[in-house]
Amino acid sequence: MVSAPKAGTLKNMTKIRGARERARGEITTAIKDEARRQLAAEGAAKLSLRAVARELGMVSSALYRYFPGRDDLLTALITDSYDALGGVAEAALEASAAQGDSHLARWQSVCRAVREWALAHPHEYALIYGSPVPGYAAPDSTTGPAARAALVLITIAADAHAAGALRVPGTAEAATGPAHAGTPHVPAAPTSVLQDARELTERLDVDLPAPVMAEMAAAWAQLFGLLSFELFGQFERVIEARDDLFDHAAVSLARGVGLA
Amino acid sequence: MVSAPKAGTLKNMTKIRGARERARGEITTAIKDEARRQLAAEGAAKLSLRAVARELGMVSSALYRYFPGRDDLLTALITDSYDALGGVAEAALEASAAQGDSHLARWQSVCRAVREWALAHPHEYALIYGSPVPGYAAPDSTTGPAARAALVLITIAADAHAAGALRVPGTAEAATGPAHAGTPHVPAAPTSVLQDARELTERLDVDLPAPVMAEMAAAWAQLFGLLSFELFGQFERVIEARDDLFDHAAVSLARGVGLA
DNA sequence: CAAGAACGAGAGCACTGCTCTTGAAACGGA
DNA sequence: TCCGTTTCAAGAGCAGTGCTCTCGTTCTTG
Repeated sequence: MVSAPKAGTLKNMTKIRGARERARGEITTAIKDEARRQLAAEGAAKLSLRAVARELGMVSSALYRYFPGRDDLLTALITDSYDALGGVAEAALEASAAQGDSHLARWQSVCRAVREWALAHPHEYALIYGSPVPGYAAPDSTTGPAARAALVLITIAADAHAAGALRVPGTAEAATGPAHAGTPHVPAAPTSVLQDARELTERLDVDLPAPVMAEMAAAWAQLFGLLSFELFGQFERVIEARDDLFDHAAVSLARGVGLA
Repeated sequence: MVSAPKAGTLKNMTKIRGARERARGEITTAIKDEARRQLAAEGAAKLSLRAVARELGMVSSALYRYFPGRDDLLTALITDSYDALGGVAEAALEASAAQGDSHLARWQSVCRAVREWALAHPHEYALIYGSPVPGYAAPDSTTGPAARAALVLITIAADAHAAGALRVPGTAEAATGPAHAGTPHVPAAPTSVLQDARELTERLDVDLPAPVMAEMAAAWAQLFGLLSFELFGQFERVIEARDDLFDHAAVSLARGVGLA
């Protein structure tokens, strides 16, 4: 009835003559952008399909042509966030490596980049590393992007290992440096964990001793413990020098995986 | 007509008004119990005031006599959860100490107790250590219970320090053990963090060197990084031997704060 | 060019948190 | 014992939500 003059309501970003598929893609990203905006403004719990549609000048039911439901919209945002974080981490490593930084310095700049992204996008961080939504189970499509950022740190360790600059936990140091004192001896993880670590190195196709990979998994989780405490307010009125604490902990973790 | 009768009632209100007050208390805990049930069943996001009221055989509006709103109910659940976790940690320490365990063994059994509570009450864990609800800001009333569990680990470190069994980060070990090799030298945190740590020891009135307290803050956060990764599914299809990884990481963290 | 898929609009369902009003209890001073 | 005050459960109602269904229209494709 009245729909003819309404063609331009979508900010006429989609011209009538444009291919349907392209319009679909543009509208899809427009929806995600608006959803991300609301996410940053109010948090995931207050993300409303109707509000997104309203802001986009369309009716709520029309949104279901693009996303089967609210949870699917969230899933899309989650994978996007994983990808954004992974991209940031990769860029940081690339920049640091191009600068000729040491492996430890690369580790630290990747950690810093991750933290900066998290501080800049707290709600997206909460989306991927906070409590999962009600009955939501992350589909397998998210595991790939989720591993991207972790893979960056793993790559640093693998590079260090290839360069012979990695101390492997569980081995009494004897070869390279001065063995008199001060070089910490890190005990290796139990064999069950080492088994998981071995499978992980195979799956990721990376050349890294299992004890290192095991420490890496723990370090990765611990890193996000620090971030979550900071972002979720657990350090409020407790730790003020959060940048310094994070940096300090980051090099401690690097030492834990045998780096430097 | 102003406040004449109020003077008397305010004085001994808990004694005189017995039945009403007690009924109120019972209904309040009944509401919280039912809310906790729904929390465990469906998650915080699906916690519905109306459903709680329905299950309790009352009308939704009646619930507002006991809690000003949904968020206040959540707040009550949060403080309860903090208290439960704190109680579990304290009980674990007490049992371990009574058993004559070493400081490191006490640390480990407290860590295990925390993890077991978290695994048994994942939704309550998510409530206190997951992403915060929309615009919700934890009131100051939660900081006390929140610190309880952390204080248990701090106490262990303080006891070890009093017994002279604590290695302080930043100091080159020389006194007790064989100094030839293997005793790790942990660098101290930057001074800004040490300053925060010093204030923290004063506020908590505990005798602990600032470097240790700084490592303690980091270790506390990192511990929950491991827990969150496990509970929020980040270790799914990555690490299967999660018990062993946690135990291994727990003693690593203990070493980080100078314990054993 | 016409069949059919994709689409936007709208009405509607069941549900939510929350407010306001009403009438009935319980309470405590007289 | 009586009566005003306070507390409470109930109900109606408002605005908002996710989601489904139907209805014409529009674009695409055989």
